[in-house]
Amino acid sequence: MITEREPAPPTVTVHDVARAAGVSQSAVSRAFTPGSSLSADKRELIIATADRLGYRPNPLARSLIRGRSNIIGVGVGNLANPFFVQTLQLLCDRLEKANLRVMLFSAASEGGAEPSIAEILQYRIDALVLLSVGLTSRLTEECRRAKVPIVLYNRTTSPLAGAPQDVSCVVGDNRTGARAIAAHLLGGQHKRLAFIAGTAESSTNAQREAGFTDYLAEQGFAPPLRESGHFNFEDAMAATRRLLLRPDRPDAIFCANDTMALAAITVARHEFGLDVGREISIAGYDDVPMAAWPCFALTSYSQPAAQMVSEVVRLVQALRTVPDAHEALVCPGNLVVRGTTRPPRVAP
Amino acid sequence: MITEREPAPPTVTVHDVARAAGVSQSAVSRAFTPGSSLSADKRELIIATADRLGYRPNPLARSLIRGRSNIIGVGVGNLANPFFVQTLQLLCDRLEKANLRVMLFSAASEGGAEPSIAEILQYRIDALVLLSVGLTSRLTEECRRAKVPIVLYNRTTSPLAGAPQDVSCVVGDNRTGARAIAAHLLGGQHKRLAFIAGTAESSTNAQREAGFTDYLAEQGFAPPLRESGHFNFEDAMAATRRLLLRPDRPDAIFCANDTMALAAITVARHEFGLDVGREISIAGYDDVPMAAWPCFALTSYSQPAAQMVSEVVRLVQALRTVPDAHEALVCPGNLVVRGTTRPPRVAP
DNA sequence: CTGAAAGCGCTAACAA
DNA sequence: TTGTTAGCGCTTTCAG
Repeated sequence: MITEREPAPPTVTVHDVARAAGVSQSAVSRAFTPGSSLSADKRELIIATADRLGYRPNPLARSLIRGRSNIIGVGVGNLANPFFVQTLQLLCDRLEKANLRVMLFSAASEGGAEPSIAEILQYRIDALVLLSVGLTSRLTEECRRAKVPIVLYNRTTSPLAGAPQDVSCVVGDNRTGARAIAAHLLGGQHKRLAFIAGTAESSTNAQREAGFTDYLAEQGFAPPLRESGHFNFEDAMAATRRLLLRPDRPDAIFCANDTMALAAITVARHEFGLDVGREISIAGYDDVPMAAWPCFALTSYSQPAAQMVSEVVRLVQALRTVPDAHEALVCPGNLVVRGTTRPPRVAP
Repeated sequence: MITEREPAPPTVTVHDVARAAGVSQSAVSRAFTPGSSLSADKRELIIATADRLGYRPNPLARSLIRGRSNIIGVGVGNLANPFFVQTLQLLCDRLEKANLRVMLFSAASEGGAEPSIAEILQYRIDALVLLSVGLTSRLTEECRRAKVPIVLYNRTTSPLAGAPQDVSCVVGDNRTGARAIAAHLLGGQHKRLAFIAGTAESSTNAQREAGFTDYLAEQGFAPPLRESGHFNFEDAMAATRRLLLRPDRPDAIFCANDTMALAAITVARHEFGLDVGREISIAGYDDVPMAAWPCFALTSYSQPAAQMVSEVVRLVQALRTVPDAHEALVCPGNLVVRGTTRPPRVAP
C-alpha cells in the first residue's frame, strides 16, 4: 500500500492531523516540540500522519505564542564592499543551516536604519545582526526595550572596545593588522607614508588608523599624511589625487579597506602613470577576492569572514537562550603580500 | 503639560490602548487599518494614545489572522556578480519604502533552495522574488499550492518565454543587447568571434547566445567559437585560456556577463600579453560598476537595474491584490562602448 | 504520558 | 460609526 499525499485542505492545521491520527491537538503540538514528553510510538504516528497530510507548523502562530520567532534581523549598510557581500552570503547560509530565518533590511546611511527597525523589532526577532552599520543610541534603546540582543559585525560600540556591554561584537584584529601593514611598508624602505581613512565614526577605521600610526611612531616615523576616502571608490580616487599632487608625494599608501586601495591603484597607474609596487606601494585591508586578480595583485590584510560569521551564528544561538550573554570577539587575520608593495629589503 | 511616554508594560497591546483611550479593541484595530470606517476624532485620539503608550500592532498576530504577512521572500543565488548585489540593495530599499519586509534566503546551487523554501512559504509571504535562481518544478508546485506568486528576476520560465504563465518575470532585452554587441564587434572588422557562455540552464544565457549567434548568421558569419564560463570568474579564465591557445585564435570575445569578461581581460592581458582593445576585443554584459574602472574600461550592455527593480516592486504589489496578474516584462538597456573593443571602422 | 481548556494579539463578521 | 463575539493556528499550564 502506497502512502500518498491526500488531497489536503488548502491549509493543514494541528486539528486536521489530530483528527486523522486520533489524538489530541496538544499531542500533535508536542510531536513537533523537541523537548516535550510524548511516547515514542505516538510521536512516530503523528509525524507520519502529518507528513501524509502535508502538515507543517505555522511559524506565525508559534511565534505569536512563544514570543520568539526564530527570525534574525540582519541590517546591511553599503554592499559596495565585497567583504560584506561575502559575509552576507555566508551568514545567510549558516543561519539557514541553524534553522533560523533572515529578515533583511538596509541601513544605507549611518543611523538611517531608524524608521524600519522598529517595524522589524515587532516580529519578535531573536537577535539583530548589523553588518557595516553603526549603532545609534536610539536603536540601542529600542532594542533594549524589546529585549532584542544586538550583534555588531566588524564594528565595536566604542572605538576603544572596553568590556562587553549590552551588545556583542565580532571584529577582526584591526590594530594588529594595521601594524603588520605598517611593518611591511617600512620593511620596503618607504619614508613618506600616507593613510586613506574610511568614515570618521567607524570604530574599524579608528582601530586601523591607530594601529598604523602607532607603529610608525614607535619606529620613529612622522605621522602619515592623511586623507579621507569614506570607504568608497570615488572618494578614495579623489583622496589619492590629492595625495599624489602634493610636493611631498607619499611613496606608500595604506587604505583602510580594499575598495579604496583599488581606487588608489587605478589613480596612481592611470592618472599618474606610476608603476605601482615599484614607484609607489599601496596596501589595503580585507583581502577581497578582487585583490587577488592579477591586474591588481593588491597587498592586503585578510579578514577571516567564514570564521567571523561562525562566531556570529554561535553568538546568536547563545543569546537566544541567555539574552545577556554578550561577548566581544576579536578574530585574527593575516597579511597577504602581493605585487602592489615593494618587498622588504633583505638584510645583507 | 508634556505628554511623556508612560512606563509601559513590556508589550503594549490593543487592550491597553483601548482601555487608556476608553474605546473598544476593535476601534483601536480599525485606527490602524487604512480602509476601515472610524470617525476622524476617534481615530486621532486612538493614534495619540497608542503613540503615548508606545503601541505598535503586532505583525505576527495580524499576519496570522489575515493570512498574509507583508513579507516578500527573496532568494538569491550567487552574489559574486555585482549586478545582483546592486539589485538586492535596490530591491531591499524599495520594498522597505513600500512597507514590505524582506525575508532573505540563499539558493546557491540551482535548485538548491528546496529545503528552506517550504519553511519560508509557511510565513504566508506575499510573493517570492528569485534573483539569479532557476525555477524547479517542485518549487513552482509548492508555491502554487501555497498560493504564493513567483517573480523571476533576470530569468524566464522557459528559455523561449512564451505567454506569461503562472509566474511573472522581469528581464532585460537580452536578444537585442546581444545583437547590439555583435553588430558593434563586426563594426570593428573582427572576423573570428567567440562566445563565452554562462550556465546551460539559464534562459538569460540562452537568449544572449541566440541573439549573438543569430546576428552573426544574418550577416553571413560562421557561428562563433564557444566555451563555457558558467558565469563565474575562475571558469571564465579557463575558458579564455582554451580560446586563446587555439591555432585559430579568436579576435573578439563576447562574454555572457561582465564578471566573465573581466576574467577574459585578465587572462588576455596578463597571461597572453595581448593589448585588449587593439589586438583583441572583449565585451561583456550587465555594465557592472567595475566595467567603468579605467583599468578595465569594458564595453558592455547596460541593464537598467533600477527600472527592473521598480517593475518587480510594482508587480509584487499588484500580485498582492490580484494573485494571478502575472506579467512578463522586458526592460531595454543600452550599449556602453569603452576601450576593450576596437571602434568601428568609419566609412570613408 | 496525555487531553481539555485557556489564551498569544489581533481582525472581521455581525449586530446594534 | 461602533462594540461584541468568535476565532487565526498554535502552545502550554493544569488536571488526570
